[in-house]
Amino acid sequence: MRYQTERNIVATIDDVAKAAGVSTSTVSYVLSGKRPISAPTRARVERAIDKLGYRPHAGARALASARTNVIALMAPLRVGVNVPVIMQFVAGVVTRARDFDHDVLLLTQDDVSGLDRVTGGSMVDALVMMDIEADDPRVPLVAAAKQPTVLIGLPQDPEGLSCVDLDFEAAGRLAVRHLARTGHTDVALIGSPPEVLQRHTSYAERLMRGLRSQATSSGLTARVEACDSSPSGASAAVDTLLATAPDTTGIIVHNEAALPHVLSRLAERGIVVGADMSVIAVCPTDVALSQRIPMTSIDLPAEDIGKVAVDMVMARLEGDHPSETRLLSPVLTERESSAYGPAGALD
Amino acid sequence: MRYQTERNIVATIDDVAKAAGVSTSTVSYVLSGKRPISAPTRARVERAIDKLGYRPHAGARALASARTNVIALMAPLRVGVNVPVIMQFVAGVVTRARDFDHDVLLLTQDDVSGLDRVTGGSMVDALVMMDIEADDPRVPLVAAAKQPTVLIGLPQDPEGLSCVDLDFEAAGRLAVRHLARTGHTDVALIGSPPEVLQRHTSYAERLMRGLRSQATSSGLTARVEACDSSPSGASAAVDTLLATAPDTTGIIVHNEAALPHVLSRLAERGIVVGADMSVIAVCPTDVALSQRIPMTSIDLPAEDIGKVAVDMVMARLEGDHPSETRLLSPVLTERESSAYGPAGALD
DNA sequence: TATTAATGTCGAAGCGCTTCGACGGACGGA
DNA sequence: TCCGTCCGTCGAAGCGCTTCGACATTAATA
Repeated sequence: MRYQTERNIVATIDDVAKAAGVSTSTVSYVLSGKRPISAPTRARVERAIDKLGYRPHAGARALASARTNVIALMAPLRVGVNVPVIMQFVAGVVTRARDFDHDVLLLTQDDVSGLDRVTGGSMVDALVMMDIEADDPRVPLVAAAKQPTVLIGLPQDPEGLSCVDLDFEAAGRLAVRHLARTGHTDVALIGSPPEVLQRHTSYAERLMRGLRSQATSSGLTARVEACDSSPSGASAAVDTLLATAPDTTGIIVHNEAALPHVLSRLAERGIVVGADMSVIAVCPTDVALSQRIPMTSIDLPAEDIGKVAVDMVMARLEGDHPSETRLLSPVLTERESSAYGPAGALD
Repeated sequence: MRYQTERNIVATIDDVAKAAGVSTSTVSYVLSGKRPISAPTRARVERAIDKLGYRPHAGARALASARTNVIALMAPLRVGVNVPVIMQFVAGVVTRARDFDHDVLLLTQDDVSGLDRVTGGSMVDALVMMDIEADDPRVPLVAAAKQPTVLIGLPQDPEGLSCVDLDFEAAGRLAVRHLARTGHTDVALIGSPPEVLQRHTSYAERLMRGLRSQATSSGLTARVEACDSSPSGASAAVDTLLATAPDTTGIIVHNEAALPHVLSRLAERGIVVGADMSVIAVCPTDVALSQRIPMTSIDLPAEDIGKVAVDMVMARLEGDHPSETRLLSPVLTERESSAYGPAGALD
């Protein structure tokens, strides 16, 4: 038996007002702080609130204030390549949203009609959308909505929406530059699965662009190999690479799921990563650390990106901040999977 | 430029009523179907609705009807052991919720106050909670709430709440029985990380219980090894096991993250899985299939469990179904990681 | 001391929807 | 032909909250 005056009869703001001997609006102002309330009144109200266990009714509040304190997050939930990465995005978004006193409504990627539903029905104040493709059909939809939206990823045409992502082009350059400086002359990218490339997922293309431009300006040879995320796909990619470009001494892997299999295959072929071959991973730090050896990596700060996305969307919600695109600078951390190449130190 | 009568001025039900030349309530009844409406009237209303692009306001609806059409899902978002599994639960819940015309509000495991918020604030109609521990502090909280809740997992005392989970005890028995039948006499469990065991996560304990009881009745020796999910943790578990019980020919692995590392370590030690050693994994099928060889496994039907959870919670929402506990029967699928043991076929 | 400006509180008008009771008309049975 | 039904529709009363304007007080200014 618990102390509860009446099961399922919940206190309303009027009950609180009555109990505190003030008007309804006063209670509301105590709660919102939008008008000054004297200390004694406030105290009485607050006492009444927790004596009654009062909780404002979210729907009523939304109706009256046109604010729901909920944001929508559209995430790809299909099992696939980058599940841990997705989880980190989600975690970042949810925890940061709480800092702004918002909750998160979860939409799945393929539920396109969900956008209309939550938007038109005023279920949410704002949206965050992950995994944006170059020519994403959802972009025009949310661009037409009244709620501000931020995209995680970079579409061809953002249509005035805010975007945030890792600067993959810079990451590509950074990885190649690092390999060049440490004496490598023949490098390769083992990248996303062919499907991802075909979808023109922009991050994959941006990484390749950066890699190629830096290879050119550093005078390196750079090869690119698509890579299915399965063990056999990874083996195949490694084998093809080593067959067509046997002089390769530096590999950049941008495929979390394939990474362990790539390393296994290299090991099977007697190639010692960190000595014969330098491998740089582009992935979250915890993934880099849970490989057979700690990987030199460019961090994909998924959780941070999620948080920044929320910051941006909240900024738009408050003031009249313009939309913007933020690309986070890549950071490379040396660990045990990379070493000097045939040309030795260059600095 | 788009066709939109007025940016941000959205149509209300009254606008629709006016446009269709009927009363507000008629429109409402067209939408809800709670009273009969003649075909011509219905048609006029529907035409008005999509001419105006009308969407009912979720908050207003919630206020008037005491139904939000949202359920809360509390999931562990910390990066950890079983990320892919969690994602599958989540996906199951979200997709099934949509079948019932509900959306999902995502709460993180550690945000205990979130329970109170969404519950007391009437933000949701029901709750689903994952990753329930034996003595979970959240259970009494949601048990006191007015919304129905289903737990994924089994607490010591469900306090009248519904539960759903894989029948891990049966899974433990099934795995051992299979090994016994295929001629193994010395088997072992490589299980959850020590932290998980210390939290008394019930699934780990239930699996062990089933395993031990079946080992006893089948006359096998069964050893249990906790296992950290890191590569080194997995290696250590394998090494310890092989040192203390060198006759082991059958291993049950119940730790998705450690699984690949366990297999690697066995390979490193020159032990051929599927020949020298039979390994049965307890994990989702797709995890079983993405190892170096296709694993014989007992499926952890995460997505199904999520769906069943939603089915159960919806049932309670509709009628006055009593609370229940559903344990899904384990299914073992033979693949390439298991073979006959020293005693040969027994059937 | 008279006048203005804060300061603190109240009352009432919605926000957009659901739902209950009422009501007019068509219909079948007596 | 009259009455009881059922069908389809309407009007109005909320659901619980926010917010605007008004109204006392009290404090600051001339």
